[in-house]
Amino acid sequence: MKMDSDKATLICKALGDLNRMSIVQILTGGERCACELLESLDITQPTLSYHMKILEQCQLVTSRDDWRNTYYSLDCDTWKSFKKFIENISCICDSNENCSNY
Amino acid sequence: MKMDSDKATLICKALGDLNRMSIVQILTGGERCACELLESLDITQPTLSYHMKILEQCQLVTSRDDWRNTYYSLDCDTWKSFKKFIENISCICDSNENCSNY
DNA sequence: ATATAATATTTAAAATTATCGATATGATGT
DNA sequence: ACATCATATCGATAATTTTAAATATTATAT
Repeated sequence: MKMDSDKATLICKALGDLNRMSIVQILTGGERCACELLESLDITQPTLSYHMKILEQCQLVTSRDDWRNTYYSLDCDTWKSFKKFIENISCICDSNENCSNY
Repeated sequence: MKMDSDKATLICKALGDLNRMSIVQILTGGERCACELLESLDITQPTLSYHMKILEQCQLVTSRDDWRNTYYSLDCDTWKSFKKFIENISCICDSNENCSNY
């Protein structure tokens, strides 16, 4: 999984919405079906579907159809790469203990 | 510096634009004046000013007026908190070595 | 005081995004 | 085959975001 700046920007954009940020945080606890997410979120079913599509398109989330429901979960590989990308953006202070901007 | 979900979402939104992501990456190398950023970015001066305002509003960036120029730099405190926020969102696989989603 | 240089603000337009009602799709159960 | 349930797509609208030209502001130099 290569995480270039374009991809990281897309992921940030996906996370830059309160509903989608909430979804990601819920999925931290493991996979959830659309119906469960819907109950947590005060949005309609088409809106949830729209947000899930955005999360899937940037590969933050994967889905799995099981019996009656669609289950979503965080894509750990993408998430790990994204974390690393963010981790690698370092403020100048990180390597300067006398930095005033801290 | 408290980094709640709302604030982190704002920062993600700020980073969810290629121009602003580029600006943040440039500032990784230390402070830059608007004029320098402008040269790197293929946007007009008002557009740069607009983006800088967004970056300042979420406190990702601070500014300092020096002689003729305005110098921008990453706000290390905010950046550190944001990194920690992202770091703390963990995929289920992080604690499960047999996780299929990896 | 006036001119210049750097950055910010205003305004308006274009583009994109978020939302929801209605409808479609696809799977399951009868 | 038909009804039902869960999710996706369509179509329309409202809201937000991005952009740049024009103008304003603020500091410095003459």
